[in-house]
Order: sequence, then structure tokens, then C-alpha cells
Amino acid sequence: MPTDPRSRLLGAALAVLDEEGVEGLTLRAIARRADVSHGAPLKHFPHRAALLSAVATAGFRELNASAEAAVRDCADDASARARLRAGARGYVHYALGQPAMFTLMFRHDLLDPRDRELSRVSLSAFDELLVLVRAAQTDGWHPAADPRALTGALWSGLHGLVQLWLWGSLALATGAASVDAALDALFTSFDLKGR
Amino acid sequence: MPTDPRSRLLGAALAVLDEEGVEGLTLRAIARRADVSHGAPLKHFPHRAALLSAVATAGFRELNASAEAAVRDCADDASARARLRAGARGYVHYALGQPAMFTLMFRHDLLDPRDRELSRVSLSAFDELLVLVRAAQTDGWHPAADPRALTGALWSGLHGLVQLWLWGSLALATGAASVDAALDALFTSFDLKGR
DNA sequence: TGTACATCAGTGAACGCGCGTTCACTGATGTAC
DNA sequence: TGTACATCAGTGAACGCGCGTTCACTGATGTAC
Repeated sequence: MPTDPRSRLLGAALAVLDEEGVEGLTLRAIARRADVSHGAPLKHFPHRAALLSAVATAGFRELNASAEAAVRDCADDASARARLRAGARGYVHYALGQPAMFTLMFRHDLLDPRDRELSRVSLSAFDELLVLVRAAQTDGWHPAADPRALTGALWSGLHGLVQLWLWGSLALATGAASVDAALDALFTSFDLKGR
Repeated sequence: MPTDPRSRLLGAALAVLDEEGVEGLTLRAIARRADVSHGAPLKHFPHRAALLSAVATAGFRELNASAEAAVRDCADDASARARLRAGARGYVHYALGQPAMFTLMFRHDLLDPRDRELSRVSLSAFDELLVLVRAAQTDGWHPAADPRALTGALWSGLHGLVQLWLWGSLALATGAASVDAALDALFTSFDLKGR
């Protein structure tokens, strides 16, 4: 249990987010959860957006960690494509396991656009994917494509997949039984299967 | 100028959405814009979510129309792939031309989940894409793939592309100069270029 | 060892706000007989 | 041609709410000399 008040507030916000969703994430609800008066949070964050940005920053870190862990869990002799697939799967599974957090992370109307740490850590999700893409390219996957553009395309696919799945539209429209089935279809379209 | 009050309210909501964004779309703001008292909207819509759902329904119709128009504008001898690309481009261009509307259309926390017409019309965007995909498949594009799954993958890519582009992340991370460049990269990844 | 001052974390009352929704009511228009 | 009733669109006061933020203030703890 963290003892410094900033971390305690962040922990309380995480709990509120998990239980009440993004809509419930008010300064007053966070204060109630942290067992402090409703004015206390503003002693540690200049405004609501700053607190929510700190929460989203933690979310991006977890997202990155989830993708990294999925790659690390690959067999040692796994191909570059298999590693990329694993990273992508880690991304998607984190998002679906923490839907409220994922929603917050992309509700930029609630976040502080000048938060440097948030920008940094959200871009590092991209960079992580980029490394995996580059490795797959040297292994023969879309070798001629621009790595950043290719990573952007894959990221778009993953992000859209999560959004539409969370919304229920994708399951309804495609009849896919699980996200993994939908993700598999995405991999096939990207010619990312096999090896 | 429509004379029936329901349409007038819808028109007012469209104007508010365009100028103030999703956040500004309150019943009272819509009433002000329509030059009626703040209670009037509830004479025509049972609650706020119903009104916003009607607005989103109109948005989906425009989105579909934009994609259809883009396909119709293709040369008569255009290949099935070219038509699919055109439809996809129409989808993306509508979204970027009406960012507030697009945001609303996928803010399901603001919409009425029981609105039948909204469900219907939002799924017809998928069906439209499905027709184009099927045609491209008979033309040799991913011929073995399940059409619905393939359409879902493409839809995910388009949707994610728009979201990330609107958020600014995609331009920042990939260095893409325009959405069209990003969209081109997506097409390449899907092996949807040429012919 | 004592004194003065600064910082930190937090309190709780208050401000001002806009919101969705309810309610009793008003006129105007349409319809049945 | 007149009368009674129903429907429609809208008014405007009011309710009750939770919100972010401000403000003056309180103790406890740390630090300099």
C-alpha cells in the first residue's frame, strides 16, 4: 500500500474507474474513495484533467507491459511474425480486460493535452510495436513497406478492432465468436499468419 | 427549411454539434438553438439519449451516402478493388469532415441502446462494405477468406485509422503527411492496391 | 535545547453553474356529431 | 352552423442534483540558527 498521497489518490481513481466507469471518475468520487475531503485531490493535482491524465498514463504503461509480457512469453525459437502477433494479442487483451481504462486513455476531451509524460508513454506503445514490425519485415513480411507506415496501419487495425468489439458492433456484424477469431481475421488480412 | 418540430430540433442539434462539439449537445443548448423553451424538446423525444440517437442515425445515413457516392463516382471500368478502395476512402473522408458527428456516433454512452433504427442503419454501413468486399474477392482479393471476417478486419482498420488520426497520434507517430497517405499504407497492408 | 519559521496534507463551508426532467398550464388547430 | 372535446406544440417556473474550484483555516512535521 503506497503511503504518499498522490499514489493513494491514483489508486482510488483506479478503483473508481474500474467500478463506475469513466463517467464516475469525478474528483469528488475519487476523494470519497480515498477517504479524504473533496478538496484534497486538488492539493496534489492542479485540476481534474491532470489527475485523469496521470491515471491514463498508468494505463498506457500497463498496456505496454501487457504487450511486452506477451512477447516475452513466446518460445525462444518463435518467428518474428509470431512475436508480432503475440504483441498485438497482448495489446488487444489488455484493452478488453480493462475496458474502462482503455476508454479513458482515448477520451482526449478528459485529458490534459499538455501532459508530457502521457504523450511520451502513449507514443512508446507505438515504438514497441515498431520494433516488432521491423523484425518481421527483415523476416520477409511486407519487406518493401515503410516501417512506420506499416506499424501505423497495424495499430489502426488493432485499435479499431478493440473499439468495435467493445461496442459490440463487430461481433454482431461479423458473427465472430471471440475477439481472438476477429484478431485472427485481421492477421490473415495483413498476411501475418504462418511461419 | 423543415416545418415539423422534430426535424427543426434535429437541425438545431446538428448545428450545435458542429459548432460546440459533442460536449455542447445538451437539451437546453439544442432548445436555445431551435428558439424554443428548454422543455420543448422533451415533447418530441422521451429523453436526451433518444434525441442524440436520432442525430447519430442521421450521421450514419450520411456516412453511408458518402461511401456510396464515392463508389458511384468511380469510372465504369474501375476494378472491384478500386471500388472497394473508393468506398473506404468515402468512409474515412466523411468521418474526418464531420469529426464531432463521428465522435457522437461511437459515443454509445450517450445513445439509446434500444434505438432500433440506429442499430439498423449502423449495421448497414457494414453491409455496404461487405458487398464491395465480396466483389473484390471474386476478383481474386483474399479469395479464400470468410467475407464477413474480412470485412470486419477492414472495417476495424478504417475505424481505427480515423480514431487515431483524429486524436493526432497517427500523424505524430508515423509522420504521415495526410490521411490519404495513412489510408494508402493501410491498403498496402491489406494487399488492396493495384489492378 | 529552544525558538522561529516554512512546508505539507488536509478540512469543510461556500460559490456559481448548468443540467435533465417534471409539472401545471395555455392557445391554437383539428374532428365528431 | 354550432358545440364539445381531443390533440398538438409549446411555455416557464421549479426541483434536485453533483460538479469543479476557491478560500480561509488547522495541525503536524521538518528545518535553520
